[in-house]
Amino acid sequence: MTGTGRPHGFLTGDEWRTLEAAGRPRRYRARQRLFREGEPGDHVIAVLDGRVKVSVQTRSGREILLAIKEPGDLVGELSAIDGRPRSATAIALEPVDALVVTAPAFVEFIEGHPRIAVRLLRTLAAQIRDADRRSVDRDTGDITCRVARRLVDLAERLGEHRGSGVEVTLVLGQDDLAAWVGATREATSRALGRLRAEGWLTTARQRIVLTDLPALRRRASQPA
Amino acid sequence: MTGTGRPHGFLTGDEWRTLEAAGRPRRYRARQRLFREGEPGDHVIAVLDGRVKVSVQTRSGREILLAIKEPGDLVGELSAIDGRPRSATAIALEPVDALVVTAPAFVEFIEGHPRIAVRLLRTLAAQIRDADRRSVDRDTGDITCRVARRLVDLAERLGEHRGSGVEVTLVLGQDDLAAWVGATREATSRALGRLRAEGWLTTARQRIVLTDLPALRRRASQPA
DNA sequence: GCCATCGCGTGACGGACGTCACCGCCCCTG
DNA sequence: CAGGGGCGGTGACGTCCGTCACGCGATGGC
Repeated sequence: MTGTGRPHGFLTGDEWRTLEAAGRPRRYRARQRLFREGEPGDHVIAVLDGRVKVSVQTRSGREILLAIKEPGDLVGELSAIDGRPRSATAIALEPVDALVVTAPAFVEFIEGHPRIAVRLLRTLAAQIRDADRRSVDRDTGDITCRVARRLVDLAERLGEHRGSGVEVTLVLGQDDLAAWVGATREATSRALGRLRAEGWLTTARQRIVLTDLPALRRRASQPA
Repeated sequence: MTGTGRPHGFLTGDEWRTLEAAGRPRRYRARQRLFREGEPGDHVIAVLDGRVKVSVQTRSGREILLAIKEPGDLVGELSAIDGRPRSATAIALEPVDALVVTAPAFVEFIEGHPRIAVRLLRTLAAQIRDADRRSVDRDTGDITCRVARRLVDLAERLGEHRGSGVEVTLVLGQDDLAAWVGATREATSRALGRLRAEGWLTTARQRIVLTDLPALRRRASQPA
């Protein structure tokens, strides 16, 4: 889980080196907060290693997961771009190596490298597409369906093939998974229970093994 | 409702003139489709007058409203930026005057005007913030609450003060409003019924008059 | 090694909302 | 002007999920 070098991200090696010159390396402990919703956003964080969850809390205390940032991703770039306060809270899921760049330095970096601006545009475009897809997903199918969908997603992105099945080691607890699909922990647990009863997966602490991916995929796109 | 000149948008007068040179003016009829989800996105549309709704359909036929684009906004810029197919469908709500720019011309326009790229970054950042807020809103409060919230929003953005109340003339039907708050038309209609019963608003065909904005605002942020 | 804590599973219960069905009204069209 | 269709308002019914409550095993800190 430790870094193997420079992440794949949206920058080339050269560009990373330039950014590195402008930033200050920093390490965050697991579960440490990088910043909190409402704070002024005076810096951007480039993730080098480890994952970061970005979420907001509703007034009633429920958490809504907006994104999981991986090595190579930026966190907190919105505030640097538009100068408005942080719209969400970022928390390290694991120990995180990062590069902290002040907002002015970041803006300067962008303006000095037009091609990077275009790259950044693409990154933001992807985020918008992702957010829109989330809106749709949330309204499509019951919770079992949505859980299945998210698991298949996760498996494709970071699942490790393990014998006959695909193992998805969650850095998240089931309550984070719940926040992701827009449900309570209990409902999510029950959904996993149903999928487990079908024999399509097994569950353990922080670990879910998908034993029948095709079946899950089918269930994920079920009308009801 | 006809244009009073160049829209306020995110471009200065000079920049608009430059873009005009690169584009072709076009008029859309009310309810005409500008483009459809899944199509290749080979052009960007700058709205000069009239409003455009951007939405997607779930497999089960429900519609989800992602945005209402107003004069000065761009429609379809994502595809031009990342080259991927349209992620949503755009439909004119009223007669629309627009400027159609081919994707390559648009990209060239951006690359040739670095300050515009930064402006565009801000626009996209705003869209992300908006999408995130939608996610939260959808999970906060019952439907009555969400309807009230959306109405207050609308009133602030485009309501006209009319005597003692604020009149919101919807270009949308109640089913579009429903798609916006993430509910069925029936549920939305009932929610409006409850708010009407409290005496906070009156409803008519394509028109809602808010007679007690403070009360609505209170209801909009109610825990349950 | 022990005990508090955390993460997970599950039951009971109630309510809000989706679904289906029908109706009336107002606009628009021919 | 007469008919039809789009839009809005409601009722009945079922159900999925949120809420509250509890139990259990694994973990990790002391």
